[in-house]
Amino acid sequence: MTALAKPRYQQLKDLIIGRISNGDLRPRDRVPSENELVESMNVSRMTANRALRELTDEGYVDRIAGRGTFVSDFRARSHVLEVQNIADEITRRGHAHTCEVVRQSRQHARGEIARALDVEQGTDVFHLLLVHFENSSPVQVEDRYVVADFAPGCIEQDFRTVTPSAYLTAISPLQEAEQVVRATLPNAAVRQQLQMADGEPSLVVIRRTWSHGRPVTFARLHHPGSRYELTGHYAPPGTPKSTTANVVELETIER
Amino acid sequence: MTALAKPRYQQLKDLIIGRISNGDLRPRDRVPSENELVESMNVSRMTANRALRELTDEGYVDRIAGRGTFVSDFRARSHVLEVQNIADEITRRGHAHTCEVVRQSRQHARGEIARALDVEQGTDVFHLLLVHFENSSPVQVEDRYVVADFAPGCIEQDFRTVTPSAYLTAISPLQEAEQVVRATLPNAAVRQQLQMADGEPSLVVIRRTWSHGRPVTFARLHHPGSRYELTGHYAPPGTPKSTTANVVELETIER
DNA sequence: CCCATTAAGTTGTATATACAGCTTGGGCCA
DNA sequence: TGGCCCAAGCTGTATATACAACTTAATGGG
Repeated sequence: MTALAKPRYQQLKDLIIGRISNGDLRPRDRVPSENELVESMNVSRMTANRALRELTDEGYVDRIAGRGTFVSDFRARSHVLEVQNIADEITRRGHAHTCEVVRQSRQHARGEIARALDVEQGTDVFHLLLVHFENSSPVQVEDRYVVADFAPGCIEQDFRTVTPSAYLTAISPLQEAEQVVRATLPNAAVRQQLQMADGEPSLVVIRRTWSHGRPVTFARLHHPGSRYELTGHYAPPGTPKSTTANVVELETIER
Repeated sequence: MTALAKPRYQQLKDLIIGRISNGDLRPRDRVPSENELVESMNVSRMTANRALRELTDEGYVDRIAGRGTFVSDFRARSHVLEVQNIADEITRRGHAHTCEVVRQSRQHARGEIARALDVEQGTDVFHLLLVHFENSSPVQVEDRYVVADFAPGCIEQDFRTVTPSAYLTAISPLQEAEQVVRATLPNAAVRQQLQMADGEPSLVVIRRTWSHGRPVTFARLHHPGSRYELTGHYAPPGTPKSTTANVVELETIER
């Protein structure tokens, strides 16, 4: 049972992705040029070119002819992140985003939370309960649990200025996400926090996010059904990036 | 103002995508091999290889070492389609799918419908109103409009056996989609068709789909909030296809 | 008739080479 | 000083070549 050798261009890709993941290479940092890889890695330039070109297609790096290759901003790199940050979506449409922290505590994971995060019952997690406002109108209740090991500084972070998703992606790239969307009738607490009418449905997004192969956060995002919707745009791969987002863009849009 | 020439590998890709789009090459058909492209198109084999390899990454074709290159099945080719067909999702989880045709008529597009399909007021469209059942329980009301030019046979198709999305994708690949998800209280007609309790919210998916750059269909899909949810899984690009769906998989899941 | 071998065709990868176009910075000249 | 030009380095593309691995069909021997 010999370990089957990966192709060399894949080894190069893995190497560079590894340096990005472990923080050795940070967003906007310069990645070794093709000729540097030729010398240091003992490959031909075409092989180095293929590795860097595929990393470009996959959103890990950006290349500028004449300048070099640079690690992408996290924002541009992963559609997983596109899907996350309500603060950016609000400011993008020119509105003011504010956030109220209702709860920020350390707990022991039990039941559903422990299962969702794939940790032992009783493992330390942080519990965040935030209300996001768009122009002083509440638009999202964020009920989030974070594995304590992953983000030890979570308990002292001021989430009024930096959203949890921005904070978490700064710690380590979020690499995989699972999302469930439901239409429900909210309980009294959520209804009051979102200033919803009696009987008004809410759109709930339940999201688990992985980093380095392990779930690190689990969130329930409640939105008022009368004021919010989720929009997505799907373009086939190969569509020029300038025209559309690479893969999928999901955002909450006022209507 | 000289037209700037595209790279040759891109010309090859466009050529093959064109032959797939116009029906010259159909799913499972054999695509010219690299060496055939070398001879007929006067390019080097590496250039042909790049074109076919990128078409593989983009899901247009599948390649098998030793056999050749073949046009992908529509199902595997586009995540846009992954997102469409409720019948497949139901049968995939081992349940029985049936469909009741409430309305199947030709109309003149007015107001919202004409705007959504980007056609003149009064243009001919087909209107379909279907109820989809999972094991005799109604799970989706499909209220769909189709541009008549695009699918002239729409009026006589039996949609109890072939869903509209399957029928439409067989006519021409659906290349782009826009989707909006809302939580609403359904009107009486929908509530009755989905056998929903009073005050129960519904999850509504509103979807427009493009083919060859033009909107061809517009659908409102109503689901009972108590019985249905939308799930999505997001994996970073570059993840092996065997592990996860290429890009995004959205499906309705019973709970 | 059956099976093994072989040959041809295909994809997958890797290398060496070449030229075009872009960006930056340094040096030169007026 | 100010502006221009050029060289160096980078990416983007294209070609020719080579070898490995896989698939299929033909071939031939038992």
